Amino acid sequence: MPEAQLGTKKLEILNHATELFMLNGYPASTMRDLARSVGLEAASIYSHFSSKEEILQLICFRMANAFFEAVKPIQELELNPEEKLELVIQAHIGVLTRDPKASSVFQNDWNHMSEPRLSEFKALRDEYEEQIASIIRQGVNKGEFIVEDEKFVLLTLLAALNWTAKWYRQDGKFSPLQISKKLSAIIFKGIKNPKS
Amino acid sequence: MPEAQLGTKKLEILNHATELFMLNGYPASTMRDLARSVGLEAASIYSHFSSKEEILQLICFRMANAFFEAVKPIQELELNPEEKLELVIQAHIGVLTRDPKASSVFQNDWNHMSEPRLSEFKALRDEYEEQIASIIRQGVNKGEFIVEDEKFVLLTLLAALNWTAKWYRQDGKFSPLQISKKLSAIIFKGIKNPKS
DNA sequence: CCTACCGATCGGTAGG
DNA sequence: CCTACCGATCGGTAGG
Repeated sequence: MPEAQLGTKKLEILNHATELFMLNGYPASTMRDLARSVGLEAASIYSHFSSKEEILQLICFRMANAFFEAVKPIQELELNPEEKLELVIQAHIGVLTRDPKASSVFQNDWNHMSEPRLSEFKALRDEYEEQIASIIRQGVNKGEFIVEDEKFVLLTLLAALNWTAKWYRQDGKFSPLQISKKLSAIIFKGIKNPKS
Repeated sequence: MPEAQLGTKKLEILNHATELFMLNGYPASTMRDLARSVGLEAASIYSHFSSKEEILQLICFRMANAFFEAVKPIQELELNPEEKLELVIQAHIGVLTRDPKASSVFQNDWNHMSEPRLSEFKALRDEYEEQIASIIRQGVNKGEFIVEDEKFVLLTLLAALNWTAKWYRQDGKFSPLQISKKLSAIIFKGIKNPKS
């Protein structure tokens, strides 16, 4: 994904597309809607993007990359699993709240990509989830976490994290860090070994 | 919602539509796709339903009613908030897993309904969430739960419950009751007053 | 429940 | 970046 910096016009279209896709979903959003919201004719979009799907791909892979980039440095730190997991939660919520509209599209519309991008995307997503799973596993092995079923905890954790995109507002009463702290508190109550 | 029993053919079409909407989303699903999957011509669907949206409305409101019906009797029982909340979780997961495809459509595509059904639906959803919120509130007032922020707990609870529709499989290794028990365990660790 | 068909709109292209 | 336009397909209807 050697993503060069996008031109300002291209980025402007991308932002309008993100808003549109978030509101109506990708299939129900038309190139004419998008053009109108940007202030162009529909045909003019095609001098910046080769297809409607390319716009969706950009949104989805940019988000996927952002999640990876945010979590990667944490994995390399010398921390115990609990500290790592807390930082990962912060990183995840950080990325998600920095662009909640793109996060929403990323979560809801990725399945409208066609092959081979669809499989690439799913592989990325699985790899990301595996990174979080491995932290949980480490915590269990070290005795820091007590988890009956790792897969189940992973799913519930991701649910709580990702649902945030549906209700987070930039002008809401919680900052991303506050949300992360609250989620961490709930999650650690659920998995921490009280004797550790 | 005085829903008469649906004819078998109508129900058959509804089931195919549910599957289709779940796989591709409502806007990307066409009446021709639906007709083909049922074994009819597109025009013939209209002798059972007056529009594409009517099908979506039926799926969404049937699910909304199912959730209400499942939770209503629990509210009237003489139980403490913890017991009530556990039963509500079971009821919610029960409805959701009984028809995970319809649940998926219900969760992802309700926003494609047009007014006035859209507002009716949102009102129902808000009322349902308020019922769960009130149980949490009762628990807090009675000292059974310790909750820093009720709204936040409600959102996280709903996230964990509803995410289930995304991964639940009828032939999976967890029964609906097992899932409910696991979720309850996690949630109660997060909110229960240890001294209560 | 089908055949035949409609007006509208879709994503996208040609050519400048 | 626009005008002009395309083939395809959409939700839905008439009439039987």
